[in-house]
Amino acid sequence: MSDKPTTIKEIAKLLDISVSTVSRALNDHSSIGLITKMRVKKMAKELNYEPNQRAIQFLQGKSHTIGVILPELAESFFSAAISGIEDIAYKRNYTVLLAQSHDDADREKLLIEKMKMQRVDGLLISVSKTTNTYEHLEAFKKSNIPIVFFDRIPPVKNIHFVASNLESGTFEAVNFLLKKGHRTIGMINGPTNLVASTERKNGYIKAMTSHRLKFDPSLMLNCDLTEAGTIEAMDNFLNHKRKPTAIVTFNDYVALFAIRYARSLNIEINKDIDFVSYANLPLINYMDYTPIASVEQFPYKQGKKAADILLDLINKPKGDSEIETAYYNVVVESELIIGKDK
Amino acid sequence: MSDKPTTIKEIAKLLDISVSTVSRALNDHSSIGLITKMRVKKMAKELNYEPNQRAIQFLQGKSHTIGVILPELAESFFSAAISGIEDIAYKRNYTVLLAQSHDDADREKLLIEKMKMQRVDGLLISVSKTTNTYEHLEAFKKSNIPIVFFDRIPPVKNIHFVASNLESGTFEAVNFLLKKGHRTIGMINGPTNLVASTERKNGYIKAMTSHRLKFDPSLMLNCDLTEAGTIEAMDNFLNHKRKPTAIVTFNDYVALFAIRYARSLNIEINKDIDFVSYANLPLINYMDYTPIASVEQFPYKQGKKAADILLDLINKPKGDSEIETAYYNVVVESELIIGKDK
DNA sequence: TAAAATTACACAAACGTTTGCACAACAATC
DNA sequence: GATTGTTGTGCAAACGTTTGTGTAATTTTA
Repeated sequence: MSDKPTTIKEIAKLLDISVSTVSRALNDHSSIGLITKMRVKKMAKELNYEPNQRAIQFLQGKSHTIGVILPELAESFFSAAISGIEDIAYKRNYTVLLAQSHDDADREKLLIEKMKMQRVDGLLISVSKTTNTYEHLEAFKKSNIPIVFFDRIPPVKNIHFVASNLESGTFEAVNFLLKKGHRTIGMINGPTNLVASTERKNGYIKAMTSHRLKFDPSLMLNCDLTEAGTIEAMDNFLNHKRKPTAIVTFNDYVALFAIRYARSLNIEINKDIDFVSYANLPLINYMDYTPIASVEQFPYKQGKKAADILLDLINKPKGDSEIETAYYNVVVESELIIGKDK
Repeated sequence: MSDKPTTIKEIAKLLDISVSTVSRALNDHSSIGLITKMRVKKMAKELNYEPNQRAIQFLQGKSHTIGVILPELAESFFSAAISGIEDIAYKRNYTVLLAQSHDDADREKLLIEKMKMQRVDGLLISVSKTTNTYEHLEAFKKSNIPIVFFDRIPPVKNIHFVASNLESGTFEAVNFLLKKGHRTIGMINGPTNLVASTERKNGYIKAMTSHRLKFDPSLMLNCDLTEAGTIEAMDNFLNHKRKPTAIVTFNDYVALFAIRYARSLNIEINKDIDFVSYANLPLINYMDYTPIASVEQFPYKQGKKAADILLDLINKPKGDSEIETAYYNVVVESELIIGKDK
């Protein structure tokens, strides 16, 4: 039946002592007598007293809350990430305010505004695909609230970020194929305007040149990542004068499309052609025809790392100008996972 | 360089007017002159003033925040749900405080406690598998904060909840198979202690009896949902005197295991045996050998619905005792999705 | 032209909690 | 027995904002 939550005042009045004494008693302050402490705590328990965090946060000017803005919560990469973020926040006694931008720059801007008004102690964000102005982010920085970028990093100087190194992952992947004896390795890459495509390309080239092989641009196709686009790329490869014996695909969806199409042409997967992909999808391991290896980006781990950095920034000793000007640029190495029994 | 955010006080001092005037001016109160309003708003903009929501929430005793506790954020069912929840919260101008229990009853209890201290205006929760005491939930109810249960509903009276009707979905699924001519339909069900297993069973039986067929208990196997358990169940079916021509599986993972095993025995999927499953996994549509139909539970829609109900409860007119005693028990109908080109 | 109504603002309390400071009571020290 | 030290408690300010009430100055009404 208790309508309003119990306050410290009520306890004070009932025990006929001052609120400050009650406050100190509950916080085990040394200057409060043992008897009083006991009395206060007993009464607090009886009345189901629970400190009003909003009041405390307001008073202390700290919300003990981090804001998290992600493009799409239903995407497995981001849901794994938020899981990691929440785990760290929980561990370090912070609270998570969550929002999704749906890859809409306007909504994102609004959300950032809201987070600021909510006085979050820090912000963790993976910017939307459509974001192309960055003033609101700069404004956020000016407000002295730490901000850590995650996975999708805006092209801005002097920021903290956590991202995966797709270049090294791709390098490993192509290297793996080269060591297996492949010499003609095709890549179905993404659109050229994505940083992710460039990183994959660079990793590919590095691996080839490290084996003293020349980079053949005709073996790297840019694809819109749709099924139709994938089939087109596959046709291109299959009719190529240098028909690839192995193919690296931009992501698991592309791998699926490619494998499905190849099978329809009676090509034996991982025999006629080896496939390697990037692990975006948790299910892929359960499937019949899967890539022989996969570049894992560890979104859960990345989320944890980003949250840890953000909380470190929040709790860093103030006024240390040396630290103030240092930026975390953490690259989580991606790793080539070679399928079991393959 | 602005260290602390601008306050209403500073604006007041700079303009040499009172804080109340500033507050009213910013809120377009009628009793403030036009000139003053303009001056205040201009100054507010110049100083990048943003109202301190924490202060307002504290003052008004409302946090405009809903707490969401889910077992596992990385699970696609829940990540789809949280996406729906966030969308509704955003639309209705609420903020989402997110936490995951990892199916740990103790952690869940602690999180509920925290949510209460954070003074969330309402709580949306899918209880953990290990939760078996419900006093903390009752305590939450007593605090007059509305609470809506989602998907995993505790066995408690007088609660609001949103869940999917697996019975009707299963009924539809089995009915679909019956209409296709199947008469021997096997079911790989889950453990008997799950409500979800019972619902599936009931739907199965209903469909059979509605076709004047007797329920054969030997065609319904309980399985621990692992790959080994699934294979065991499949062996059982394949050696059964009434070998099923169609099989309903508890979830997509079980379907995958079963289909993979069947294929290894050169059984033609959806020809020798038709499979029907439940849509937990987004990827299933992209696969080669998939169930011919799937019971969709619409987690995104369910999340939206649950959030809408919670916000309705939060904003319902007070003191209306008739409404106070009414409980939302919303069952979102699951739906049989029949695979394309099948 | 005096009374009434309107306009435009200021004052102060309130929300729940923490915390610096003051101060009383008592014990210990010289 | 005066001084210092210790222990336990209360007072009041502060955080940023909203809002009820008070009150001048101005305008309208009779």
